[in-house]
Amino acid sequence: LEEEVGRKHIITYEEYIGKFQKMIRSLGLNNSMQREYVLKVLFDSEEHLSAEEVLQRVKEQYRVKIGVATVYRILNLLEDMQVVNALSLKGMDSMMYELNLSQHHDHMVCKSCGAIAEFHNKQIEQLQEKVAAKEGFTMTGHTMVLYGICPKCRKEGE
Amino acid sequence: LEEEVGRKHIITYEEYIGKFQKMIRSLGLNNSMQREYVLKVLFDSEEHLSAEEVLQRVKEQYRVKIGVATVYRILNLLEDMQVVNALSLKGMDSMMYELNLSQHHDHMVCKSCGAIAEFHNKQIEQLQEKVAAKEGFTMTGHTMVLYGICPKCRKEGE
DNA sequence: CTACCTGCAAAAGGTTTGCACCGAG
DNA sequence: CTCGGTGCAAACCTTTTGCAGGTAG
Repeated sequence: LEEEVGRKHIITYEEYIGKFQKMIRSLGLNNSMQREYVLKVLFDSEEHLSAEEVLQRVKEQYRVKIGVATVYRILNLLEDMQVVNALSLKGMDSMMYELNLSQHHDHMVCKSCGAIAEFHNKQIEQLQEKVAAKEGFTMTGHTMVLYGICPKCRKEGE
Repeated sequence: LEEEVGRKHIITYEEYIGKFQKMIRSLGLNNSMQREYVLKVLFDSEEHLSAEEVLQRVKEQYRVKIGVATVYRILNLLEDMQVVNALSLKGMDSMMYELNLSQHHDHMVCKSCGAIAEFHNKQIEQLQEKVAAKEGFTMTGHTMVLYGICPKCRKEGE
């Protein structure tokens, strides 16, 4: 049985990091090993990660000296650059981060095992715009998380 | 010009606190002045309040000895009893609380002034159920917050 | 009386900040 | 060489917890 090596993306990490380097340079900032490692860890991860988890993975996988503060500084920077999404989920006491690679999507979380599924529903998004317009708001974004029990946990509960 | 005295509800505070007293007794718990004051402050408030704000209002309006810990304990209890809703909003670093009086609703927040509007859209809720079902989830709840610029702030920005 | 509830202060846990040093370009 | 980036530790803030004393029923 082949070991799972991580999320498969349309783009390779090399291509991705190349784009990132250009992006960060265009902002007058420097690249750094720590920034690349954080990106790599997020790129390879199947799951959404907390800052602490990102820190642990970078330390384990790259044996580099890195502290929590740096991870937070990097994640905040990446969020400002819209390179990562930060989500706050009920029951979790820290932010969870994911790479903003694919199209926009929302999340569905299993209250039992914490599994996170992603979905995108164009109709809902259109209705959100409609609701906002009715209230006179110019909508700039939204957060939507559905909570429930995933198929696996439901079966186990029987 | 008549002074605004607070949110008008279908139910009076007296009726409401009566119901609450029965509810809390049926759980084998006691009522207390602090619990009533927290409820009163939430009942009277037009806005969503943080724990700290609830604390301040109780202290100002009732000159009673009360500490942060108590407010948090009460708010958590009320949340478990589904008497209040707690919401976590982007840009705010603490939970915001509201009385769970009216029908279920979601929120729309102005990124500029922080104003919160409430809305309810049955179509969206139905679509959420549909999405959950498609993924095999049994949905138990959701959070949805729309972010944008409210009419007032948009005008001021022109 | 006897739980339950509260105030206070200390602790916890996540995130940010100050500062001196390090490293990328 | 010159900023920007980082590590470390301390600071911050919200929320929780332990404990002794207070209160509702």
